[in-house]
Amino acid sequence: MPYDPSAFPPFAVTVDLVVLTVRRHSLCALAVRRGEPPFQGRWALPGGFVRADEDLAQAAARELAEVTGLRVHDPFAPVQDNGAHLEQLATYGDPKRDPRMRVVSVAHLALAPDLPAPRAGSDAGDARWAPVEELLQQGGYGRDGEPVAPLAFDHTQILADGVERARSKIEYSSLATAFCPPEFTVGELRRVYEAVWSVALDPRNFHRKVTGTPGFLVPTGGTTTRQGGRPAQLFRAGGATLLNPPMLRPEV
Amino acid sequence: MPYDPSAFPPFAVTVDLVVLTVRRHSLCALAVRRGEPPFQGRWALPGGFVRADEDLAQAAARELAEVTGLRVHDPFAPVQDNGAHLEQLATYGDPKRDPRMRVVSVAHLALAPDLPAPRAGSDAGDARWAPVEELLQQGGYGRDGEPVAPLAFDHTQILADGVERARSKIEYSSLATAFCPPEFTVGELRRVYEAVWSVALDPRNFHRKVTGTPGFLVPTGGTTTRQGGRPAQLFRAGGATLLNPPMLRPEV
DNA sequence: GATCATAGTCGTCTGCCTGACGATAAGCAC
DNA sequence: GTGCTTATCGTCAGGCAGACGACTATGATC
Repeated sequence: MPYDPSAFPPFAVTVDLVVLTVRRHSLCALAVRRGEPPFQGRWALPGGFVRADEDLAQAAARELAEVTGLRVHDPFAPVQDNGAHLEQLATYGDPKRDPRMRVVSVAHLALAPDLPAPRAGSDAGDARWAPVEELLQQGGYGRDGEPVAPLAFDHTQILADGVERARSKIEYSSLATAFCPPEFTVGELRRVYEAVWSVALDPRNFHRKVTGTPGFLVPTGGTTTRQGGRPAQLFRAGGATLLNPPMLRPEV
Repeated sequence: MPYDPSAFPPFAVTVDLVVLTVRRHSLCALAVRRGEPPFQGRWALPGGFVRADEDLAQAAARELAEVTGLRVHDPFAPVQDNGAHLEQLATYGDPKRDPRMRVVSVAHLALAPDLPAPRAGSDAGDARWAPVEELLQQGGYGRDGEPVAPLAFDHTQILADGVERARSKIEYSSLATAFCPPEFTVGELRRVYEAVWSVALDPRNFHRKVTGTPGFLVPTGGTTTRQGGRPAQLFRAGGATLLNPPMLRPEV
């Protein structure tokens, strides 16, 4: 097949972001309100077009910075700089997913520590952190009794896939530390797991597991009483990225 | 940002396929020889443009059928029809990955039982199964002493990612059965694991593990002596897709 | 037909890890 | 000090995996 520009249809390529964090003991995702059609006024995941000279990861990092102000961790520098973890999630290309034209969206998953407040993006009228259960229940009623409209486009599916990725990935990787500030206690890390998995974990077994896994946690020497009760040791994330054996997610 | 067709650059979108199978005790991938520039004469992964009215998964299934004649398993019908397993792998969009124009490729991973011979695709001059180590070692020398040229484009990276996905996924899923014919023995399944992981497994512990995992294997009642030695029971894949606890991959 | 090689299948034992849970430590509020 | 909270250490039993012995049932070879 010789090179013939008319031989293939043109596509628009976007990146959409599933940005997750843990706030008030529940897993939350960043949603922006759409300012223009289609789906005007509905909530959606942040995202935008990939520019002509941009890599996909660059585009995702740029979008993330625009909406949250977060920078992305250098994956080869496991030092905590309050940046976020960013990875490609999946690509969505149903011909009808955008009524305007043929759009292929490369979704990315970002995990961030709890942030003060979402920064309203330049082109997004409004932005907020919302519990993922609230965003995923389509056509139901939110905690305040208001009817909940499903997310725009196929973003409910994208969000569900991102949440599932995060839930499974903290089992066998040290990624849960991406939800924590640079220094954190074992209890704080445990509450991350509990929020992401929506389960209760035994504090004693959890402590034994995470402190016994080489390279997972590095004590910084400090202690804190942020949570009340007996002061807890502070840790940073160690260099290990894969947990072997993994954390076990209790069944239901 | 109002809808403005000039606001985004046009992309070409392709699907590329990492098609894996196990032949002669080694993990092999399907490679096609490129008939035209760029990279004319070099080996590459099979792939092609996504059509205007096609979903990404449809495009991948069509490409797979064109090159191998394989149909794809209905994921909700775990019956063995000698079809292949197909899943999205990742998307590659470096601005310079194709010298002709901006191409975003949505790579897919296909796992297939051993096939008689690759069917030379309509637009691919030649096709072959090659051991993945041979395809992944760039610029070295193959088993026949011939110099080995690296795969075209970024296909070496895509293949490496696909192989890694397959290697990790057979740990915690029943996907290894996708490499087997509809009916197979425990020994044949073990040889799949050994080929994919490049390790030797204890036949007795392996047998205990796979037959003891509920829903993994279903005995068909028949036996076979395909491999010589004592006749072995035949099994089909059971309904279970997730293995809990997982198969453990020996280190190194 | 006896013997051997090959592959399959069943058991045993030991060590490690996990879940359940008791006990103690060290802060804060009153 | 009392009570409450959270952190941390220990103990114990059950389950599972690795190492490996033993036996079974074929085909190949003598």
